[in-house]
Amino acid sequence: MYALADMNNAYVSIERVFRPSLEGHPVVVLSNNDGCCVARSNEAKDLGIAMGEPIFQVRRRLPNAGVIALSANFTLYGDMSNRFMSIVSGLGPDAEPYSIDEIFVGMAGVRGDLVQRGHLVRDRVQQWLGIPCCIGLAPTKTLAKLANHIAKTAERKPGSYPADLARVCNLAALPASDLDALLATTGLQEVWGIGPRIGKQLQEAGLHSVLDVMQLDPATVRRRWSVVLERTVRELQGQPCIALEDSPSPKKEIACTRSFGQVVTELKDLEEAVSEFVGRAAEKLRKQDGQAGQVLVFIHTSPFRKDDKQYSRSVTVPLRRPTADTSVIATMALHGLRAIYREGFRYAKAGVLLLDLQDSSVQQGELDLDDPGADRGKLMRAVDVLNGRFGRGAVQLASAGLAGDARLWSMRQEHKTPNYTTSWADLPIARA
DNA sequence: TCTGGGGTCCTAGGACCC
DNA sequence: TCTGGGGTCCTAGGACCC
Repeated sequence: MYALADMNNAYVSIERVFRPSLEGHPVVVLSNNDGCCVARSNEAKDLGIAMGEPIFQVRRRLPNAGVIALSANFTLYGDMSNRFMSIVSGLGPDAEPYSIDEIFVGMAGVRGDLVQRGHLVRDRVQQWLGIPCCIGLAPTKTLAKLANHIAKTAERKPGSYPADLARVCNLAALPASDLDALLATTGLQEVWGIGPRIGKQLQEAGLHSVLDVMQLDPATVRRRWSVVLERTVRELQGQPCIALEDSPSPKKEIACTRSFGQVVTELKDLEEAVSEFVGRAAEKLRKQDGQAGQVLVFIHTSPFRKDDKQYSRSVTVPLRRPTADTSVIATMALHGLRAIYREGFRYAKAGVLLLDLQDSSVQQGELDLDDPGADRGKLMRAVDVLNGRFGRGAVQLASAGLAGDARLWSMRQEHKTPNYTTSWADLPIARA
């Protein structure tokens, strides 16, 4: 059994804890650059404001609706999120924070009335934090997400679902026929793992409700779509395919990307931005005790400005060895940037991704040719001694190609005579 | 005029190896 | 003229999530 607890309208609810005067008004929280609505109060949702809708469009569409827009305060949200997680963890033995406002709880071995227990925790979050949340319970994570959706919708839109499912909903407690009836009235786009693209394809195949998708044959789904969707179907059928991740695994990539406050055209400005992004990303990298093997840099123009010439390019630069050193990474990132920069474009965004991450305890030993402290003379002498003892080519630069391979550029000497006097192998033999 | 940021996983195709 | 089979690794792109 799994539980999924999720704050209602997270960022807006958090802002309201500290500014109760926001209650009752349509409130939205904006993305960076104050661009898009990333959280909406119920009043804002009722006005038809969509997730991700640009605020300037909202203002144009609803000039007199009294929409209050706040810039995002991620420091505050992060801290409130931690408090939320620690309270909800009390629901069961294992917990997996899934996003800033959501947490899965493994309920293995928990006895008693789970719905009652859910209400207890929900009320505790309300009382201790002042934030409303809902809890979904089910045998798989995908069904728990769905149960959470039903709990929320039943609370927000009375009549949409049975009233006793509001706030806390346990799908496992329902008789199979009731469950089917419930899923038949739920649109398939509500399923975790079905996005707009796959959703459209399913609709075109004549499927519309969660029940329709649940009744598909997994093998057919795999053939026609993918293993990903197959897993989703199996999870809907009650077969757990997605396990709880009880310990947070280290990131496999770390990004820092930003849209610019205003249009950028000069290389100099992009260089500054990229240097800054590397600094932030490398700091995150060091925080997880990691090192990066590659750095990716990208720049692009604004796809929204249809009249602008468009340009979008990225480059991945390998680092000579894994590192978390800001200046080393920045040097390589800037090399990459200069290689992809083109004059005459109005750039809107740039970013840096650190890739090929590994733990900093993993160290590849190497002969450090670039270490200024190394005695290069000694190294070169050793090379000469080795080549002298074992023959020319025993030690050489890898960039010169391997001596054993066919090197097209090496000189042709098909008719050369042996090195009679300098090579033991070529020593002439005198016979009587 | 103004349109976010940070992730994960899977797949297909190319390069390469024996 | 005739040109295999099995495998790995890497990358780009697609799709999804919040």
